[in-house]
Amino acid sequence: MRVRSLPLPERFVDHFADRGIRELYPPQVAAVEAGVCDGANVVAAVPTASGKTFIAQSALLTADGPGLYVCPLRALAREKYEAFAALPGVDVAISTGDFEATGEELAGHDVVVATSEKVDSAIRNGAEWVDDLACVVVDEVHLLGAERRGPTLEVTLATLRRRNPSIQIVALSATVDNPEEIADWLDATLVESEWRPVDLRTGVCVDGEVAFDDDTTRHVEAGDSDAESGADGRDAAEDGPDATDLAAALVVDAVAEGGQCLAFVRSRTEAAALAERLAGEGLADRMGIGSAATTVADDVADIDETVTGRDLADCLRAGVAFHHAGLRAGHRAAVEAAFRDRAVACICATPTLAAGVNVPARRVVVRDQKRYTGSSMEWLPTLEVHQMCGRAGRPGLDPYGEAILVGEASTREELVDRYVEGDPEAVESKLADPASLRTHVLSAVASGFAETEAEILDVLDGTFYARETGAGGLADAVAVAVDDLVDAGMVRRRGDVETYRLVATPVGETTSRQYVRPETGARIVAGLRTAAGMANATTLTVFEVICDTPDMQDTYLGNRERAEMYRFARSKAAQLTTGMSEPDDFEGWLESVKTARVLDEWIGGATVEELVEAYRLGPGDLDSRVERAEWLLSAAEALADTVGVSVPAVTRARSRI
DNA sequence: GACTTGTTGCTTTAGACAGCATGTC
DNA sequence: CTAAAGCAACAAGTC
Repeated sequence: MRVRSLPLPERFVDHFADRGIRELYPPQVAAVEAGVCDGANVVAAVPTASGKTFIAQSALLTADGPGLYVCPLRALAREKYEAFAALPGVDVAISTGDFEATGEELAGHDVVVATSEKVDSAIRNGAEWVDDLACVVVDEVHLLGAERRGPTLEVTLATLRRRNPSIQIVALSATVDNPEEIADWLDATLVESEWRPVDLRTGVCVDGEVAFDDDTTRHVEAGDSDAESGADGRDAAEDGPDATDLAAALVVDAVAEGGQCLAFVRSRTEAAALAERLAGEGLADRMGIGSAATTVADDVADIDETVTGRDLADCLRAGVAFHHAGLRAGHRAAVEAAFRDRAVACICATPTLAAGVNVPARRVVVRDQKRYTGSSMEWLPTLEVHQMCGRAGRPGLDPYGEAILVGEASTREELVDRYVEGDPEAVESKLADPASLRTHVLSAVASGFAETEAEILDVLDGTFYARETGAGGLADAVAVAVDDLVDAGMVRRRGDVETYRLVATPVGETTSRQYVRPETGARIVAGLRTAAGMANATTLTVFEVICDTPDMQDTYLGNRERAEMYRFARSKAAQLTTGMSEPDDFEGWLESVKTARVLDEWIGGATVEELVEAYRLGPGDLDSRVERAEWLLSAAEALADTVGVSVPAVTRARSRI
C-alpha cells in the first residue's frame, strides 16, 4: 500500500515522500485497513520503531476536527511536537508542565501534544477545547498498568469518551500479553504485529559465547580487567570474566564493526563506572569520531561545573557516555543528540533510556536483569527488558539489530525462558488503589461531574478497570474514598442523610485544581495553620511542609548523614511544624527535612555544585526537587488564600525559587 | 618503615507527571 | 521472598 493511496492531502504525501516514506510498513497497512483514516478506533500493539508515529499522523491528519496526542513523557511530547510541526500547514501546540501554554490558548489548533496529566488537569480546570476534539491518539497505552499514572490515563480517557462519545481513539501500545482487552475496552479494532523494519536477534552471552535465537552464535574475547597479576596463574584464572568484563567486550566488539551500542545496567554508579572503564578502550578512535566527540564533550562541559558534568565530558571525549536521571536535562539531551549524530559510540544507561526518546543502536547489551526493590532482588519485567532490546537496529542504517543479555551458566535457561522466548506481562488496571481513587473521586466531585456516589461510579464506568469487574466492583472502594475525603475536609455531604449531595469544600476545590493529591492538600493546609501560629515561620518552615507531602519526591538520607541531619532538625525545631517526637515515620520525616534544607540553601544562594557535593545527590535530582517545589509552593499559596491564612514566608520562598 | 595487596564489613540501590496569574522598589 | 557491587577501614604481606 502506498502513502499516495491514503486520503491525505497532497502536501502531506509530498512531505512524507521527501523523507523517503512512500510505501507503508505492514503494521501501518493493517492500521489503515482497520480504519485509522476513517475515524475508526484502533489499538496498535506493535514493536518500537515499526512506524507508530506514522499511524498516529495518519489518524490525526485525516480526522474530521482537532486532534490530541497524549504522551507519557515530556521529552517524548517534545519529540512528537517537532514531528508534527515539520508537517506543512499543520498548526500544532504543545502542553506539558514545563512548557508555557496557558488555558484557552490551546483551542483552535489542529493538533495538541500533551502529557496525560496535563490533559487530566485541563479537564479539571474546565478547559473547553477538549470537547471539540475529533481524535485522540494515546502513545504507550500499556502504561495503563503503571502504579500512579495508569489510573490517571484511564480516567482521562474515560472522561474524554464520556463527554464526546463519537471521538476517535487510536491507542499505541508496546507488545503486551492482553492487547485484546485494551482494544475491547476502547471498542477498537486490534492490530497486532511483530514486524520490525530491521531484524532483531536476541541472545544470551555466557563466558564470551553468545547464542542468538536464530541459532547463530558469536564469540567475544573478554579482557579480564583485574587479572593483571598473571604470572603464577593459580588463583585469579579460576572465575574468568565477570558480567562487566563481558559487557565491555560486547561493546568493544560491536564498535569494532562500526556499530553503536547501548548498555543497560542496574544503578547510576554502575552506569558511570562502566562508561569510565570503556573510556579506556579507545572507542572514539575505533569509530573515527574523534573531533565530533570533542565538540560534544566541550558543550557538555559548559553546562555546569559539577563533578557529574565533568566526568560525563571526560567520557564523551573518549566516545562514551552515561545516562541516568541524576543528569540534568541538558546533559541528557546532549548525550541523546550526540548518539543520534554518531558522535558517541556507546551509552551506558539505567532504564531511563529504555522508555525515553528515540535512540536506536546496532547492539544493545543488557548486563543486569535484576533490580533491588526495597526488600529483595527481583527480575525485571519482561516488558521492560523487551523495551531495552527493542532499541537495537537502526532502520536504514544497520543490517540487523542485536540484543544481548549477559548471564551466567546458571541463569542462561532462565534468561531464555523469561526474556528471549517469554511473553511480556499483561496490563492490569491499578485504579483500585485507594490513593488513586481518592484523587480521582475528588476530581470528579470538584469539577462538578458527580454529586453522588452513584454518579461517581458512573464516571468510572468507562474505565479499563470497570471493563473487568464492572464499576460496581468499585462501589465499596469509592465509599471508602468518599469517607476519607470527608474526614480530610475535602468534600462535604450537603442535605439529608438520605438525599445528600457531595460537594467539594473550597480546600477540596483548590486541591483538585492545583493538581495535588488530597493528602498533599490536607498536609499543606495543616502546615500553614501551624505556621501561621508560629512566632518565626521562615522559608525553611514552608519547605518542611511541602517536602512532607506525597507529591514531593523523597531524597535519600544516607546513613552517614543521619546523625547530622538529626542535629540540624533539633536545632531548627522552632522553625519546623512537626515536633521531633510526632512523626509516625520519623525516617521519612527526616528525609523531608533534608529536602527542605537543600531547598532552603538553594534559595539562600548555594550553587548546584555546592549542594550536589554536600548532600550526595545528582544535579538532575536537585533540578527536579526545585521544579516540584515551585509547583507545590504555588499550590500552598493558593491554599493559603482559600483558607484565609497568611504566611508571608510562602510568597517569599516562591519568589526566590 | 613505606608501600602494596587482601579482607572484611558497611553502605547503597531506577524513574518522573503536575499550576498559575501578576505584580515590585 | 532470592542480592550484589563499591568502597573505606583495617590487616597482612612485601620490598
